[in-house]
Amino acid sequence: MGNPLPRDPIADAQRNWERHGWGDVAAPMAAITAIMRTQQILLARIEGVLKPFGLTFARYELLALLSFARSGALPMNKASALLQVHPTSVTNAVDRLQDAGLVVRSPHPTDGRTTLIELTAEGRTLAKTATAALNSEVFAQSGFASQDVDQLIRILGKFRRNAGDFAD
Amino acid sequence: MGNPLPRDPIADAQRNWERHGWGDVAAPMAAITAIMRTQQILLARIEGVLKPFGLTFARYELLALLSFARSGALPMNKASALLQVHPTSVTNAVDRLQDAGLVVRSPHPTDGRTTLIELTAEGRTLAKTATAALNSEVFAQSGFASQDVDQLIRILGKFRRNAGDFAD
DNA sequence: TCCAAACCCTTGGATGTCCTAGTATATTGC
DNA sequence: GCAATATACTAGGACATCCAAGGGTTTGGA
Repeated sequence: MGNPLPRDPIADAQRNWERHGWGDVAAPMAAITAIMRTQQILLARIEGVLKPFGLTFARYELLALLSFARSGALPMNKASALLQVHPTSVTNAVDRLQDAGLVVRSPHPTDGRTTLIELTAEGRTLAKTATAALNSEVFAQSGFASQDVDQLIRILGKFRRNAGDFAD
Repeated sequence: MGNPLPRDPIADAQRNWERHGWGDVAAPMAAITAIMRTQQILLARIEGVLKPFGLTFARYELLALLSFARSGALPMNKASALLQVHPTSVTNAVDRLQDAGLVVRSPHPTDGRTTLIELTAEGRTLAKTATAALNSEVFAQSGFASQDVDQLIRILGKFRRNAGDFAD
């Protein structure tokens, strides 16, 4: 997208907020904006690593989730809840994964409303390969110092709990 | 989208990573996944506040950026660089803001390639109103403790600099 | 028993993001 | 001065996300 800017645009925004008399919320504004931008950077890296496998992050997440399920299968509503995305997003991802032969839909044995997503052998293999790639090319070189990783997990975990993500 | 889960799905993922022998990257994986999820939560809150104004976050960001420009106008490529999004995303946002009468496109006085985006009076007013709403309904109740805000700004600022966002 | 309410998934529509390619204008180098 | 290169914006396409609405299945209370 571009070359480095001469100055941090988020720090500039924070100064603008202060200059306009919103100093009391300038710091949270900057923190939140930084989270948005960081997510964008990380997502781009992840998608770059997954692209050669024909995967996107959304599809990878579903594949990985299934690979950790004991039976290699999950109801769609369960996947939606665990991935914390809208059910239609799961429908979309499953459509594409199914077209790629990585998962199949099968009816739930006892509940006619429910559809199970099942990993195929190829799907399981690709999940393994893609995870290895992400581990070595993204997570192992995250760009966060070890103690910062701990801070992030602590701070964001607290935030997510307060936001109602989980009871725990 | 749903009720709280009984347990933190990201903590579960971290345990899964460790169980599979990827303990060395389990923590960064969890931190990165937490950032993705936090962004999703924050974006939903922000969009909820902006919706009554007929704005999305992308459009708001552009409007706010223009409102801080001395002249209330910026070249599109400048906006793209400062917002750190693809030029086509700016084109898209400007199209919609222009349809809403909040900005107008005008030719650059000396460079025929360049288009200036200019805030209208309505656009300037709406930027003010929307910012006030975000300040009071999102940033003032961010859900982050004050010292955590500082940590986030520090950690994510370092990350963004290393990622090449800015030189500074 | 039976019908209304709850639940599950999908379709269709709106937005946003990026990429690739194409058109127009500037700048550079010979 | 002119051709080659670089820059700016836009059009079209692929994906993802959400919301609203619709059709099928289950559940639960009268």
